[in-house]
Amino acid sequence: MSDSYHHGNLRQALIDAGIRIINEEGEGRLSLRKVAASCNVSHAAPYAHFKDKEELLDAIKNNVTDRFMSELKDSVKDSSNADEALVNMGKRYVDFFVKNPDYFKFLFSSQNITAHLGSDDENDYPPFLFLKEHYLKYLKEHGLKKTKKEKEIDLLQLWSSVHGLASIACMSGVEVSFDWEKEIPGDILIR
Amino acid sequence: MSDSYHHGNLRQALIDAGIRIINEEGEGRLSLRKVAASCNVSHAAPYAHFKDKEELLDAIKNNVTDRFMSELKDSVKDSSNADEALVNMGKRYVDFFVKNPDYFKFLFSSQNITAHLGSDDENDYPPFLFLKEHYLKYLKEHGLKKTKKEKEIDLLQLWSSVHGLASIACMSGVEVSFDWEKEIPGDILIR
DNA sequence: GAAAAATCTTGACAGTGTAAAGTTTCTTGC
DNA sequence: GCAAGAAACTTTACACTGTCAAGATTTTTC
Repeated sequence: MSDSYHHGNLRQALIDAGIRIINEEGEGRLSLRKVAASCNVSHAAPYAHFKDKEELLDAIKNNVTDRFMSELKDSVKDSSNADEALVNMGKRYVDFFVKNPDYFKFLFSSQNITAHLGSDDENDYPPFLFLKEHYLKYLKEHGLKKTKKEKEIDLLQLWSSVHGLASIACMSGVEVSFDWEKEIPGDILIR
Repeated sequence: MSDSYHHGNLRQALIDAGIRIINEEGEGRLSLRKVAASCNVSHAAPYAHFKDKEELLDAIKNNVTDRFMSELKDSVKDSSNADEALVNMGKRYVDFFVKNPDYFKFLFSSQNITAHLGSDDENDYPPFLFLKEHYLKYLKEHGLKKTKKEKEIDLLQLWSSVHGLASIACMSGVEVSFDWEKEIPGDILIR
């Protein structure tokens, strides 16, 4: 691997550079050419790895979503039951974006996630699937029987709460840093 | 007002054209030059009315927010009590963005709204102030006494629910069109 | 009715995304 | 081990973008 012409791992380098630029300057100031330059590569080099700018942006989104998912998974590690897991997950869901508001704007600036309340779909937005998984665990632990429609509404309400909280925290000046365990007990997340 | 050189009401025309373009092609495809051209005016003409592109975008946001507010106000007109008003408002809050998903992406694509849960601030995001107003009316009607902190959490939870629902509806493929009165009773909005 | 201000045009510049054609390196099949 | 082709990268080019400066035209002000 001579280090002159071929970069070696340009694809990942472009993604990393993109993330850094978004963190430092925001998505609005990210350009393909700037990303390329920051990898010491010509302005058209990215086209060997991505069809267009959007495809690079999608790759970055997947990368950020992976980090988000690993934090969510981490948050439920030391939960002794499903109630606790759901609260911990909600807490981390919001905290992640409060800590990185630019990620929220970036991830949800366009319709690029899919989710199905009723049917199962492996391709759904992973954080949503994770939430669903633990919600179902919650139902099982409590021996609750609910209709399909009831479950859908619960899930939507659950997701809306944390996602809305994250959105408001990132998009407005509102501070949402309070003691979750005390202020927002589990029974507000699940009616 | 000779109609050759001076437009007459270019400022508003630019805002209207901008809204039309956002609706038809999305914010990403809106350019100052396109807006100017669609008003039959040279590409630099907008600079007589707006400092830069962002200032035009802000004006458009205010305009869209005005429409949103007038729908919210309209939604509570025929409510016989505060409970009903809150449900109707929440319903309309979501419906407005479900009907115009591009408006949601546009309005909340950057941190451009402010809100204060505790203190009063006339400059807060009008829809938020409207929600707060009716929440306080709700407390009064039911003779409920709550601490400052409790009120803040209620408000945040209330706002998060509807805003999160709108966000998920606009950003994912999830359909959120169900019968609000039946599926999401008032007591889920206020714990 | 002249001076000043507001509005709009023209021309220019650097930065953008992306396509086409050419160059260099790597991989593959024999 | 080597030719052929694929992959990765550069160079060149073009249309489009936001913004600025200088000038033209109209309206307002006194």
